[in-house]
This record gives sequence, C-alpha cells and structure tokens, in this order.
Amino acid sequence: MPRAVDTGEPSRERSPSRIGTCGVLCEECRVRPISVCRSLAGPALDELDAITQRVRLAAGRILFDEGEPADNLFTLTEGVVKLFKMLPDGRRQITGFLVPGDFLGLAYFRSYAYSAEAVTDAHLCRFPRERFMALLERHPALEKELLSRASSELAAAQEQMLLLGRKSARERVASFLASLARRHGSTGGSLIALPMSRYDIADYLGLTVETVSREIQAAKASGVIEMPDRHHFRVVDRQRLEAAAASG
Amino acid sequence: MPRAVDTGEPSRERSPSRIGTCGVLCEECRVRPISVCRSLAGPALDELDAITQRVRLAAGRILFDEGEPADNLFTLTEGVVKLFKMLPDGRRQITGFLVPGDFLGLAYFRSYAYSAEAVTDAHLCRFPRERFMALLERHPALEKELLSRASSELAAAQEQMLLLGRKSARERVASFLASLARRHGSTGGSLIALPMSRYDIADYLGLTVETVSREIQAAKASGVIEMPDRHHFRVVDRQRLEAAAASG
DNA sequence: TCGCGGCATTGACCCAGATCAAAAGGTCGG
DNA sequence: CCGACCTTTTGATCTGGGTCAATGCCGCGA
Repeated sequence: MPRAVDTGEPSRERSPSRIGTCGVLCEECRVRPISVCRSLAGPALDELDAITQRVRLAAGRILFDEGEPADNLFTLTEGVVKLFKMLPDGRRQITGFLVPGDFLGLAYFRSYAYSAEAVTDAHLCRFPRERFMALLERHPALEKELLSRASSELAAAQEQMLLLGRKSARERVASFLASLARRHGSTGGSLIALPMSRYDIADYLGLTVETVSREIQAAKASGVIEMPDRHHFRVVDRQRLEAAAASG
Repeated sequence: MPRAVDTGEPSRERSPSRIGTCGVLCEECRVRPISVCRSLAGPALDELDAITQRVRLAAGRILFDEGEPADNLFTLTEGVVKLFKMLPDGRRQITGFLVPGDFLGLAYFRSYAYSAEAVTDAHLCRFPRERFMALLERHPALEKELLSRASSELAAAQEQMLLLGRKSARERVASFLASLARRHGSTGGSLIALPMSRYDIADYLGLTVETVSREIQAAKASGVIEMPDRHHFRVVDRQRLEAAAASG
C-alpha cells in the first residue's frame, strides 16, 4: 500500500497575489488559485493563509486512511482525489472524486470516516484541525461556507444512493459520463478528461470493471460518445446520453 | 397520492418547561421534548421558539415533494419520517428514516432535494426558512450544530453507499437490523420497533420486497433474531448479526 | 529496444437476486 | 361478519451483471 506524508513547509510569507474572490493560494498553481471560501473577506483570508501548509501528493498515494485521527483538513487545488470506504474483505466503494476547489476531511469527527487517495498528482492546502476550528469560531462566514458545501455534498450523496440502489449498469455509466460532462460545463463536443481507471469507475458505480468496459464500449458503438483515447471522451449526442442516464 | 398541509398555529406563548439542554418543545410530546440544538443557550432558544410552528402529519402523508420550493425547515419531535428520491418511471430510493430529534430540509437549497413522507403519525416543528436563516446569522452556535449534523449525515450517507454498492442482500438486511439495534441502544434482547413496511425496507436497501422478506425469514430461522410480530424484533445473537453485516 | 506488469477489452458461463405467480394474513368500512 | 384490498410470505423461473479466462494494449525501467 503506497503511503504518502509529503509535507510542505508552513510558508508563512503572505501570498503575493489574489485573484477575484479567491482565497488560499497554492504557490505552484498560481495560474489557477482555488478558494476555500468564495465569500471570505480580507481578514479571514489572512488568518487562513497563516495556518495553511502546502502538500503535494503523487498519483496513487494515500492522503489519509479511514479511522485515522482527523488531525488535518484540506482543500484540493490541483489534480483529482478519490474518497473511498472498504469492507474487511477488500470490497471497495468510492464515494466521490474531488476536483480543485473541493474541501476534504470535514469537521466534527474524531477520525476520518473514509480514506483519500490521489488519482492524479495533486496539490492540496492543509489546515491543522485545531487551528482551523479556532478560526471557524471567529469567522462565521467560513462556517456558513462549510455548511453550504456540506449541503451540496449531501445532495450529491443522495443522488448517488439513487444510482447505486436503483439504476441499471447502463444507466449508471451514462449518469457518470453525463455528470462529468455537466461538471466540465461542456456544451457538447469538447474533450473531457477521464483521469481515473476503469477499476475506480467500477468501484464508484457499484459495478465490475468488465461491466464498465462493456457499457463504455456500447456507448461508443451507439454513437452517444466518442473516445480519442481511453482517458478522454466527447459527448456526441447529449440528448441520448441524458435519456440513458434516467436522471430524475 | 396523499398530500398533507396540516398546519399548526404559530403558538407564540413561551413553552412552559424545558428539560436539560433540550430546545424547542412540542406541546403534545412534552414527555419527550427534542432539541433542535443541544448546545443552544437561552436567548437563541427563545428566538427559535418564537418562529416555531407545530405540524402534525398522519402516517402515509407527504410533508413535501422533491423539487418544491424549500420554504420551511423542520425538526421531527415524534414518529418516523422517510426521505426518498424517485426516477421518472417510478423506481424509488429511500435515502433515510428520520427519528425524533432529526433535522429536515437542510439549508442552502432553493428547492427540496428529496421528498419526505410520514411512516407513522408524526409531530414536527416547522421553521419558515427566511426567519430561520436570519436567526442563523445571529447565532453561530446554531450554525455549528447544523454543520455537525450535516457531517454525521454525510458519514451515514457514505456508509449507505458502501452498502448499496458493495454488500450482498444478506449483508444489507443484517446491516439494517444491526443499525436499528445500535440506534435503539439495545444491549441485546430488548424489543425494537420496525415501523416501516417491507416495501420501504426494500427501497432503502436497494432490493425487492421478496428478497427482504426472504432474508428476514432466514435471519429468524438461523436464530439471529426473534420476531414476536412483523413490526418488532429482538436481537438474539448480536455477534452473528454484526458478522453478517460485514461492517467495515 | 525489449520485456514486464498493470490496465483494458472481449468472450463464455453462472448465479444472486429480480420477476412472475399465488396464497396467506391483517385491516377496515359497511 | 363480510368482502375488498393491501401487506407479507413462499415458490418457480428468468436474467443482468458477476465471475472466470484470455488476449491485447500501453507505459516504464533497464
């Protein structure tokens, strides 16, 4: 099992620039800094910067394991991270794929409720739990932002329960591709990355690799999508993709 | 489709009693008042009481439908309520069963992300969204409580994803019974209510009624549980029940 | 450049749980 | 008390997707 502890020095000096309403700035990702909090005003941002540590995580490395003491919170600034839970016998359920801007290690737990692993090389901002919580006390706006994020995560989780409990394999794969396309903001025709393996997709959709592969092939064959290579696709017929997803 | 709008007059007069750290008091359920917020101090409670409306809901009636404008938030004070999402063709996934003390209609959405229906006769406290949000502004402790609840709901949702995506029918039913027993705080041997129908259980576990029925019969036959009637059970062999649940 | 190891795809077969069917309780209005 | 209707149980059969087995593909290290 790969295990990463890639630190990142506290970096006390003020970030040299901020763009728009964005908050914590990742030095290496300056081109695309991601806010931990869209609605934070100046002072809160400064304090957040002060407790921020930069972390890098190579693809395939574990950020933390389920059950570990939850000593840190994170925001993802670059790359893709997957969250998952496992059963004692090795069966795995991926509960989500995080993209830049997403928050990780949500508060109010003694220990992490899931494991987190990098799908691609990733950059994160790390906040020591204690200090972050103290900051939360002083800045209700930050708390509000977290509540808002928790709410949308909850809605996404419920949607995923619908998928896992009631959708067919074809519908699951179509839903997955459609939601990637939606997240991508693609109006159709643009190239969308599929950075995770077929195994990851299977463990996210509650299927086997073989079934995922077959359904993706079927989607290609029916002309709903195009795939220039295994890790990129294009939505050719959005209508039919959405229909196949059976979205409520 | 049954549809309930059972109001409940604003009830402006102060609640005559409070027990321990409990908050909003349901007049009819005085024997067991349930807090909306364990950590609220006096002033916040008074303000909460001021915007509270009592609502009653007969078994089988809808509190609200997915997609409706989310004009109200609720806490359940008595009874059991189920939350669910549906697909256009009628397939249904129940995402949770609420018990007294649970919060409902979480903030930061324009419209409800799911439908809510009473499993048994239920009593709720209703808070008009606007006023509740305003109150939230003034009382960070309330916000903190909501965040805490959202976090545990999220953890529960992830556990359910693991169940729906990766567990067998036997494991699902065992997990369900085990979690009811845990929630009940049963040390073993005590009678636990199973107020929902087999259909509801099936739609919660992503199975069919027939499969749920068969697995429950199997659990009885193997001596893991006892059932004095169809809507009550007793855990006879907690060891084996937990083992069958394959809980991570 | 070659060869190895981990993805990905494809095919053949199988089985857990769905579907179909029917009977047995239970509940409620009249 | 009757009868209609619904929930639950039980049995028989079917099938979507899992399992097992190969082969192809690709990236990487030496």
